[in-house]
Amino acid sequence: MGEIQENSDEQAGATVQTRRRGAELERAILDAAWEQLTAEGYEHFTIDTVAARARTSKPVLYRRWKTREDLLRDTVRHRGAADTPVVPDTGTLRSDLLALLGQANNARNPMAALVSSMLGSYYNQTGPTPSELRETFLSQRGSAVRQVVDRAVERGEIDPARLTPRIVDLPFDLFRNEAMMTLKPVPDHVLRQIVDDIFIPLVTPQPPTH
Amino acid sequence: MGEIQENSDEQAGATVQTRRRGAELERAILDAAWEQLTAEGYEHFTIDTVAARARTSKPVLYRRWKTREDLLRDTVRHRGAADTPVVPDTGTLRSDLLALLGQANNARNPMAALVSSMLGSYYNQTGPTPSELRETFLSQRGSAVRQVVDRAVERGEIDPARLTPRIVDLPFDLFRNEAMMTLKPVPDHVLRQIVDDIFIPLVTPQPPTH
DNA sequence: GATTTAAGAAACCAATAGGTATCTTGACGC
DNA sequence: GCGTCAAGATACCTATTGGTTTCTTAAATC
Repeated sequence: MGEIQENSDEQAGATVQTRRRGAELERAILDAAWEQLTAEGYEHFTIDTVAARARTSKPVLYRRWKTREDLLRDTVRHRGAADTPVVPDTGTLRSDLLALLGQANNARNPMAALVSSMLGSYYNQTGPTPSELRETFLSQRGSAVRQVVDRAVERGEIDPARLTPRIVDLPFDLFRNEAMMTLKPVPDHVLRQIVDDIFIPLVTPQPPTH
Repeated sequence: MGEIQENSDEQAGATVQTRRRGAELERAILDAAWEQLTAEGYEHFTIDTVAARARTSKPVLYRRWKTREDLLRDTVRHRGAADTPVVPDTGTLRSDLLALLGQANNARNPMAALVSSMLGSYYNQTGPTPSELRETFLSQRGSAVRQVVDRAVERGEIDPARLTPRIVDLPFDLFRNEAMMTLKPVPDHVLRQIVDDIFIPLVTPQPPTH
């Protein structure tokens, strides 16, 4: 009882929705949890709402995660793992960076969800630490920039002497700040400003003015 | 009944706590509300906790603000108004900027509180809009940088041709990003990196290498 | 097909939230 | 000193939440 669709009937139009189990169910729950987080934020990231969105019930969640904070941790981890960025290789630093920034620029702001969670767990004593959440999410993005930048060094586009870690992080730091402050997709012209007016001038061997 | 201290007695050690009224009370509430926001975040910014922190009771708040969102709006406004930064004038761009960044670097992260509220009102339909909260808070900080930068232009420290609005915002954008991502006071050496390795090279007339 | 295991529905509990109503009492104007 | 008004305590209502329990039933295993 309670299944979504009639199941005994082999009627054509009926979705044969079966009861999910094990790993499949778990994946579905974590996907739903991430959806919930991006849609309504940490504040409404409750066991009830996640269960509803995953079309299952609370005990199913509690059998897997002791607390809501545990679920949060796994949700971010799950998404971080799924979200490996494609490292572009277009031949120029500029378009590589623009491609990378463009990828991060989805309609439903994943940064908002991440920072929302970080702040939540920052103010609450319990739960995952903010940096823990951060790491899972930002690590692979950082390494993507690193690869793009390394190739630019090989091509001679970049003066390696200027590449401090902070400068390597600059494009995504600025992107993230913009995404957080406006809570909207970052317009293309802003991405170009970040790359053309700030990052490239800082790292190119030949200074722009002379 | 219910007053904090005995009041009829003119005993020396006893705090003569009187009942606050009108504007005085309102200020006290808004201060307490801001404290609550920075201490425990948007999630725990509730009428009950604010009332408790202000040592008053819920009806007193509801007589002034119809909803919790109204109170939030006024709280941020109140603090934004109170928080006019001192514009330093040390004679060099570098130390002006470091002074300005240092000011923003309080122990209890006001950016966390602000972004926490922004995200809250972003995900909730109701309440003040994120940009509304942002404006009240960030406007005067921006103008402080502007003043410092203008003076540097007059002194010839800066090539005005390079001063796009985005570059003027760069120091505080990077500061804000750092504060948000680490949720700790930004260490001095990071402030110096922002100023010395990123901002100054971008705006000085004579390029660093060559 | 019988057994085991887990999914899911539903009801429940205690705590906390937003918001309101009632009543007492302190502060201020006169 | 007295009347008025607002501060503040308290209790209350309803909704939501974290978390648990119980029971039914579907799915995998043998």
